[in-house]
Amino acid sequence: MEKKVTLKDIAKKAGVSTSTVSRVLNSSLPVNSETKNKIIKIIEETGYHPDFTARSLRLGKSNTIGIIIPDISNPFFSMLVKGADDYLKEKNFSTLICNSGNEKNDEKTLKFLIEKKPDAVIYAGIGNIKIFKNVGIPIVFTDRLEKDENFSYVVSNNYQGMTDMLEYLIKTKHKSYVFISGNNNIFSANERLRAFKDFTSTHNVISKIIHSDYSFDSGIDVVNNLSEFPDVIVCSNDLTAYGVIHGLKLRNLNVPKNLSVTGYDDLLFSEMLNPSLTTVNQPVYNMGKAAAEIILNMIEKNNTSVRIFKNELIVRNSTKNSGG
Amino acid sequence: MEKKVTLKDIAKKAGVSTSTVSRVLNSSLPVNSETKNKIIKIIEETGYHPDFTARSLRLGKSNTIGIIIPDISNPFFSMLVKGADDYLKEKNFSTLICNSGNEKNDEKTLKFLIEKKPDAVIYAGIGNIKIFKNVGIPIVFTDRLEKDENFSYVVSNNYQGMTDMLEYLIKTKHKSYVFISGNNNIFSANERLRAFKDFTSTHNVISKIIHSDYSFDSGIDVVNNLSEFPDVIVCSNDLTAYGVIHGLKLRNLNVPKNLSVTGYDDLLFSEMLNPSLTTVNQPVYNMGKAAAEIILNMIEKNNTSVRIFKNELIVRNSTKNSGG
DNA sequence: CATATTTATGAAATCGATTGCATACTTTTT
DNA sequence: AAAAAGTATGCAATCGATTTCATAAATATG
Repeated sequence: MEKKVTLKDIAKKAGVSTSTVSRVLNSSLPVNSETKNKIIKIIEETGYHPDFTARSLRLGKSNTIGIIIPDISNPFFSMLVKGADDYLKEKNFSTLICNSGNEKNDEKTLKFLIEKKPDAVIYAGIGNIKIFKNVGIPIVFTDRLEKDENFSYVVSNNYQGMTDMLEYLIKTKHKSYVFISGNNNIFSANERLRAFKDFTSTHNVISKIIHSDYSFDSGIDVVNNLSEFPDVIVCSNDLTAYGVIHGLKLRNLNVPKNLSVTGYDDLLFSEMLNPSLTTVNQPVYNMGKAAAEIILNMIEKNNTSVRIFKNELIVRNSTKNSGG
Repeated sequence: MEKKVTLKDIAKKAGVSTSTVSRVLNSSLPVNSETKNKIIKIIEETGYHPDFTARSLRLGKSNTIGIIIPDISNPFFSMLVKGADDYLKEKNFSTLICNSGNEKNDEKTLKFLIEKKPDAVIYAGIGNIKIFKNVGIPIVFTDRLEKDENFSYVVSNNYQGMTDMLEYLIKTKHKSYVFISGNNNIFSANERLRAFKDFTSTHNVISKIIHSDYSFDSGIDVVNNLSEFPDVIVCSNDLTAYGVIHGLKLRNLNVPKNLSVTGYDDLLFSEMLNPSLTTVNQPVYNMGKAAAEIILNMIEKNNTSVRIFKNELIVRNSTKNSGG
């Protein structure tokens, strides 16, 4: 274990003060070019790297963005993180990812994160907005929209996406609908449900709403408890749709011959499924990237913003296309 | 934006020195219980949190573990991270996750990470081991095994897992094999290939090896280039198997009626696939957790270790079971 | 050539916490 | 009652970098 090389060591070796070395490192003030080259050479030879904690302490900022997500193993969140992380890395920021587990842990997770003094936080959870009241650094929320103008928001247009899906379904002659809703404290789930309610109130169709929780198993359960089947089961997310398709298979029903099934999210696997899933694509990666862009902007210029992404209907093979 | 509360502020309010407050915070030395309570009360009132960077600077450690993975959106890695992160959080460590993108970036990513002074690093990439020579902090490698005893390793027994799979296939009367291998610089891929080679040299079967890259698309490609089909296509990972099944479907071949397909990894989605995938389960979550355990042990006791997990054959519906 | 300006550099304070050493006050021991 | 041991606390150095202020040397200006 070699000893750590510090600024002081470099200064001594070069026969200058630490100030001068620091100036070379940060190009903060001009330094005689001969001296400069000498210092640069020594830095390279010794493999010196500035100490991050010391620098952070002095500057009062860490060049680190915290990200809080409920579950990193959920493809939606890992893709969101990837989008943010790729962008931040490019801008020389690093990412402190905190996996909270569930919203009950979010306040604790936030405190834990704040102690690490990130310059800002991207929050992808559903915890109460109150816990962010006094954190004193920029916050951007993803996949939810609140009225508080102290924060920024990145969302996608869930209402429009679900509406597009339903318009497609009615155009392809689907007359009866079962809608499986997601957790009712989640913004996106509520928006998708709202789209469905508006749809049924303006179209002459048979419909039924089942409240659920976005999980694979819930899809299976719903199918098991259904006595008669509609033309289409509209799921609030892909995972539930996978469950529904699985459940239907167990009951020997063919998708889409006997009935159609749709999802929402367009996870990587929805294309690989058999039948491949008709769903709505959310640009999750780009949403993560946008969150990162916004947060850097907030740090620099202290201004908040709202960014809304479009959702795109992806027609595949889990829906019957009866003309249209 | 309120001003930051520091140790000094607390000390002044309590009419004591910063040393005393620090002693209360860390229980490092006894403090008069009256004084102690007074300090605790003030700390609570002001919502004071010790400054992480200052503490790290002074103590020379950050209570942070770095994790380098090639791709966070790959379920294998996100599950690994989750396993490690859950455990580390419990032990009051935080996790600095770096998504390198690919192995060419690994050296750069490592440097970037090291600047943040993590106490140790969990590495899940395939970059050259040389880059870890002089980092001066504990390193644990996951999913690979090297001879260097300065590091720790968490692997699963890929050779055994693939052997179990092949033994099952021969028992269920599969006579001809196409083996799709993964990237040849990846430890696990090599082990799985080695198992296949040993198998074919000791069993009287027809076999063919195709070198590939673990991707979904490569599975499709292989099927498209195949002129005659074996009894089973043995894939080195699940993703490729998904591609193979997809490709076979496009050619109107039924799995498992016309031929069997197997995977490796047992991703969450392999169960949901149609047909559900016969594969080998790796305890990824537990491997991540083990990596975290080992790394904390290395930090404390400075001893390295190797941990090998068993892989478990999971028989589902993508293989024909012809007696046995 | 004296003065003003620019350029290059160093000394020392600073960020916020921890800790070795010193010290003052109690309490115990002989 | 003097010496020894124990308890509670403060002072000041320290971690490694950045930056303000001061100053010396070099150059420009009139």
